[in-house]
Amino acid sequence: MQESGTAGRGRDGDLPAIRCANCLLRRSGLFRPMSGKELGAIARMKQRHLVFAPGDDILRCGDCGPTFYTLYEGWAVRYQRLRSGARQILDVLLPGDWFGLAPSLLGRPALPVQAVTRATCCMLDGRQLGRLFEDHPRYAIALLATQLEGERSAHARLTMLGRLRAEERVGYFLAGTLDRLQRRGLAEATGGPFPLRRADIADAVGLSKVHAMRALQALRLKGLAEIDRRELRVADPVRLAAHVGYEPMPETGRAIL
Amino acid sequence: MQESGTAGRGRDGDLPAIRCANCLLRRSGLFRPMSGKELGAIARMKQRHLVFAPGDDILRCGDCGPTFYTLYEGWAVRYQRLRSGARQILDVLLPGDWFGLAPSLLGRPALPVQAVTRATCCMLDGRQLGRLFEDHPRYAIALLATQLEGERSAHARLTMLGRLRAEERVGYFLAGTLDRLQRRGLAEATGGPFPLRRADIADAVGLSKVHAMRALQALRLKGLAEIDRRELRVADPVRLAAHVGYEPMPETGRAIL
DNA sequence: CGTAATCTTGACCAACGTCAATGTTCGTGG
DNA sequence: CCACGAACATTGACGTTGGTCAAGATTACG
Repeated sequence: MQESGTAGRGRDGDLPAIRCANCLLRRSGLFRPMSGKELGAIARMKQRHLVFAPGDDILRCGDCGPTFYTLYEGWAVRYQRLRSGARQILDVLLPGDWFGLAPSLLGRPALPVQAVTRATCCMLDGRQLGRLFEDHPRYAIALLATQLEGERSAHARLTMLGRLRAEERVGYFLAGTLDRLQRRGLAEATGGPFPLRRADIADAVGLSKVHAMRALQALRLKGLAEIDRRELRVADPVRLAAHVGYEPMPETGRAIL
Repeated sequence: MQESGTAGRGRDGDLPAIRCANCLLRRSGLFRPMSGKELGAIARMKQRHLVFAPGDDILRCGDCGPTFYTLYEGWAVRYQRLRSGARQILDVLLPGDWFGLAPSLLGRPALPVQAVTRATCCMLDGRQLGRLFEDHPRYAIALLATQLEGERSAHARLTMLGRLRAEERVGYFLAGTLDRLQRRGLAEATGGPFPLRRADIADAVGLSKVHAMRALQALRLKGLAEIDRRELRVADPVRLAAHVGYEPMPETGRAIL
């Protein structure tokens, strides 16, 4: 298998087995419905289906090819690394999230993305985006709306980092992530799989690992949230939300790519 | 002058004097060029031109009318307030920035926006957005690209809040803001007008007012940056950028609305 | 079963927030 | 033009939060 330049790490998955026509994400009903024509256009953009092991780079810092991605299975994180070596996790990507559009649309390097669990994703041809939007303006609007929703939640995280203390930050992050998991059918209201490490949590909420631990323990002692062996448990989500000031954002059917 | 519900605070400006056709922003050449037809469509969307005094709410928390705005003159801040009363400034809005799209596109309340200086802005009819994008898909793509750029800089601010210390945060914020001012022809490389108060800076970088002051003083003592009577001066922007780890993002012609 | 990664905890130190007092700027009315 | 008051800026002292270092326990994995 020959890699073409910067993009395309990850082994090829069983492409024939995962066609857009029977994409489980699309058929789940959790995302914006797609017309037949739209589906056809997307199917023509799909180039490969890639498989990544935990810890693999899905997108490397500076990757700038004319492709972008949709996460199909597994968890990933988008992050940024500083000169000092410190890392800030910008968001947790779940199945259905797309990323790496900046190179295609802006000719600008994308931020790195790393697989947390085993993950697979669709690799799509960014050069066809212009055509897609011209043929399906509704799709463009839906993507813009989804992107706007993304901005809103980035703003919520900004507020969390700027104005909450350690315990609230961690609780907020857990509550928000659990909410997203639940909405995508990946968790119950009171808990679900949680493959992030302590260091990942710390890098997401802007704390040192040790202090994030202390916050986590405080939440555990209060019976608000607990992570044990890659499982998150939140006995009373409402109480947790109240404790840390989390309020769920109504989410419309995300546009999927 | 009768206000219609939630939107439309601010007095009406001289509407006849500021038509889209001779909009100074558009004609400055600093933004994405617009075709005649696009311009016509925008002109038809423009409902009013509003004037705000310093401190006025341009958009109130929860406003949800089918209108959105383009800042035409002056500075504004978009922010979020917590239960505790604390405020986080999410971004500084400069002439040419648009905001308040969420209600129109998502039917979701927008985040509040407040004028910092005297400010004027265009009030546009969000119900015509669908039509605009269908007639001008290129425009939709450009907006999506601009929005993507906005996400990128939100991510940069996220990293700043999560992983930099006080002095770096303030320096980063000043460097980034000066850069934006300069790109819009509102400042020189070594300084320009800076109407934000100390408390605003603190709320933007996630520090207490007192501690933000200390950071500011540290920068001043090192000869890196100084704010005096609403004027920012940065003797050596390159040195400041190096000191705080700021790197300017290449910006393509922003789409304007 | 052994090794490496991760988790957990304690002790200590630096960064940041709070309180409070004083100086300065800015707008207003005389 | 000056006087006045209110908002804003500045600084010091001190308490709290969070970071760093380091050691030991637990888990994951070959």
